[in-house]
Amino acid sequence: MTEKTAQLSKAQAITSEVRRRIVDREWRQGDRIPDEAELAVEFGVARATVNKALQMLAEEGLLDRKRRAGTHVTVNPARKATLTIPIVREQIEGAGLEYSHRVVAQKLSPIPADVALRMSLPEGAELIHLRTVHYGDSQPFQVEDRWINPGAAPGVERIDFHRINANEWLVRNFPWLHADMAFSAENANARDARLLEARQGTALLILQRTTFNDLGAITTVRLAFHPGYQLIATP
Amino acid sequence: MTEKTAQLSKAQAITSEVRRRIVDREWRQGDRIPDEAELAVEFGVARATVNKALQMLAEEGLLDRKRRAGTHVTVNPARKATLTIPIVREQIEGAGLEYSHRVVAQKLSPIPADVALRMSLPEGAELIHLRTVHYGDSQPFQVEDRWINPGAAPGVERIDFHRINANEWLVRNFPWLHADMAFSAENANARDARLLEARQGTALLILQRTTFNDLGAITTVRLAFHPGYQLIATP
DNA sequence: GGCTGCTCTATGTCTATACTTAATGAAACT
DNA sequence: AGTTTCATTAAGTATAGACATAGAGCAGCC
Repeated sequence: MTEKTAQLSKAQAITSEVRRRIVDREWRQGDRIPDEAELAVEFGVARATVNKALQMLAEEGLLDRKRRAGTHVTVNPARKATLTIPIVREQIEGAGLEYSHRVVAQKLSPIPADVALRMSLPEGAELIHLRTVHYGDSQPFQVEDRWINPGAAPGVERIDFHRINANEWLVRNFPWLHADMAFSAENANARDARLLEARQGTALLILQRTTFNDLGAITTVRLAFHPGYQLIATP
Repeated sequence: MTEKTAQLSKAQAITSEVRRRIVDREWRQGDRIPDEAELAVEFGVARATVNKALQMLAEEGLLDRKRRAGTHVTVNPARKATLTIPIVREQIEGAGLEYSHRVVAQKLSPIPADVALRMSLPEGAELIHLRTVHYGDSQPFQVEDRWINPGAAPGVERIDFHRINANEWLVRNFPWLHADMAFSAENANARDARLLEARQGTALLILQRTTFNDLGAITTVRLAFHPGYQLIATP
């Protein structure tokens, strides 16, 4: 009968202990906590180890650290949440469903003003416009409306996205340096409703994302999730 | 005329250089990259510094690292996005608007089944139920529907939330250990519509969050944002 | 073939030490 | 009082060295 010890590193152990002291209010919001050297002595580790632990908590938003001023418990912790934006296919298959997708449209078109703005490209530039529906067990899961810039993703003109999912092809071939991302809610328009097999006007969760590499904007995409979809974020 | 050098640490400099090599496809998806020792020699730094840099990129999702197997460029990078959930007041004031809030209801009530489930509490337990509207320059910004568990947040019974915003009071007095968070879209119901001064049925971005400390669930809240609200995430 | 156990390697983690740097608070100077 | 200067302090970063450990791949066994 072996103990199922969680096997924490020393740094992680210190993080949890400090977190516990904050949650149990031994160290109150605004308090200055002992400095790294003192904690190193208390926990019997090197200062570098304490430093690593406290930096993790600072990133988490629980601690405020400043040179010379010391480390304080954040007064109004604006905690951070991480969301992993998975590949649609993996997301669907991960839920135990069978993935399929259908390309509704793929053609070269002049971009409208809002897309030009998001991608920092001249209005009227010709980009590849794609409209795709992603299915899980033949239920519509997500509608994708995407513009791809061949200037930043050379070779894209020759790809047939009926065979390869655009998201995956791009992600595998053109890693990005920077991205803009925004979530919002929209009432399903006629096209969304038709493609998602939902009633027009239904509230849909929308993710709008634009990615850039050193050649400029690669792609911008509007993802409309099926009604009722919940996006889970982990703290 | 001093150079406005970005003042990167060595570890950060290595991160950007490695990121550049990936984006410029000198190192392709799936490739194995040189090991820490080799990179340490190449960049003229200690192995610990390379380790720190590569760990950052691994957290970002660009690299896959395994003992003995080495470091590979991720094939399907499921990149992560961070969202900072700010205090409403700070968010509104940060936009240059004047913050105010109105408590629509504050009373002890038995919790309905869905709330009991989310908070892992017995159905029918009596919690504090709060309904609040937050305004920016007297435009409704967000509607808050919150349940607070006095069992995990002792003292809450005696607080008058007309004077202090519940979110801030909780955040300042009861830091949490764990949280569940989900985003979704809902059509405004009659109450949402009235409180947000919007049309019934309008799509609203909803954030549902439950926080826990070592005594159990502290609070669960459903935040409905005003129509058109965009939540920005940073990669 | 298929399984077992060993070996060796690349990453994971920690330590002790050192130097750098922001910024505080006080002293010195208008 | 208001301002500038400056020493001091705590965090930030880097280093060389060490040991731990997962796990890929091989060898040998049935």
